[in-house]
Amino acid sequence: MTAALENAFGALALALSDDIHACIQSNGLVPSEAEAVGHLGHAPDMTITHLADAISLSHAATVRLVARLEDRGFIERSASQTDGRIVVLRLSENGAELHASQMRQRQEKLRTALETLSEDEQDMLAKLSTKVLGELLRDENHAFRVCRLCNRPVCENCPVETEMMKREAAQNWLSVE
Amino acid sequence: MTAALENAFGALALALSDDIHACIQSNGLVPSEAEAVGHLGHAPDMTITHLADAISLSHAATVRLVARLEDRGFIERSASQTDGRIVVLRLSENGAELHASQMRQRQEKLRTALETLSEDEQDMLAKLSTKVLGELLRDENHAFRVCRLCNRPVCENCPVETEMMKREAAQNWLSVE
DNA sequence: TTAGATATATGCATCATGCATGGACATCAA
DNA sequence: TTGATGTCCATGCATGATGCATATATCTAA
Repeated sequence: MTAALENAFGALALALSDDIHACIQSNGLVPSEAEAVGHLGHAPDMTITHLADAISLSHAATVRLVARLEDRGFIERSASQTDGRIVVLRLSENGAELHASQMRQRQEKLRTALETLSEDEQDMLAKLSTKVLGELLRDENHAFRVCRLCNRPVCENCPVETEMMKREAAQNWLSVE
Repeated sequence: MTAALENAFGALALALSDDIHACIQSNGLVPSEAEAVGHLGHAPDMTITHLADAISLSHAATVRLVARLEDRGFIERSASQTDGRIVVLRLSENGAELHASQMRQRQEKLRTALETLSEDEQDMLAKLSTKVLGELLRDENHAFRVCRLCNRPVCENCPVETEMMKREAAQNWLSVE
């Protein structure tokens, strides 16, 4: 039983991930570019170093990636007011539109996949997903990356956020002792 | 509620897919190479054209990919007995070992993620996953690709197989009319 | 036998990437 | 203030996976 569940669940995750990645790349962006847009949509004013960390790319590669996205008019670079070394990144208007489109397509894909379930089944799946997801998170950076393609504005009671707050609270308790 | 489920489930799929891909690339293989090994582990005697189709790569790129894997001793190429144009691909002993290792790591990753659920919850998740997965399959080729990283020998009552058989049966009924 | 289809292979250009390095700026200590 | 060290961004260079166009070998059907 267990092995069969593992395979089925793994296959499902793979299938969904394939479809989602296909969505977000449907605008002529390579995966790393699409993910950068995802991150910048959620966390504007990132630096190149932070972005490099978030998308698991070398700094140099991220510099070029940013240059490409800037050339295509999706992001804007500006100098930091407080630190002359830092370049602040932000989605342009076109970039924000692209990001919204990415999230819309992803949401639609997921909706289609999940609408075969009844209301009760959806509730159950939400509960189970939340539980598994919570256990899967390694640290704050990982949590941030896992949410990189989410549609955050509509994510009520985000399980990732909840889990991280729970841990932070536990951490605070520990440090008080 | 629905939107939150969509996000949580999408994030979970992404997190698992990330981890699984990290597993299968932990042997110095690029993603396409790792997937080729996965396919050949399940379906020996594929041709280059079939493999190219399975991993969504151009024929030319697949020729080079196969050459790389052959150089590294993971696959063997042999001429077809019946068709002089065809190159038959098969995992070498080392390749089979690599494939087994990939599946082991993936299985372990999934097991860890799912062991936080109770027995009942696992049964429920298996049922829901199967239902969603069945709806997600587009055609036979897609089904084949979705299973590309599965540990097939231990996949009892494979939901993908079941779904495709169901469809084939339906197809036969139609053609009889 | 010949024309067209199919399967593999190769020359060439492109492009994302990593490594090594350089340059600008910040921070801290003397 | 100055100098040392660390941080952040940028760039030259090489690598490697990929696609397109094309060549070669083989099969199939007329």
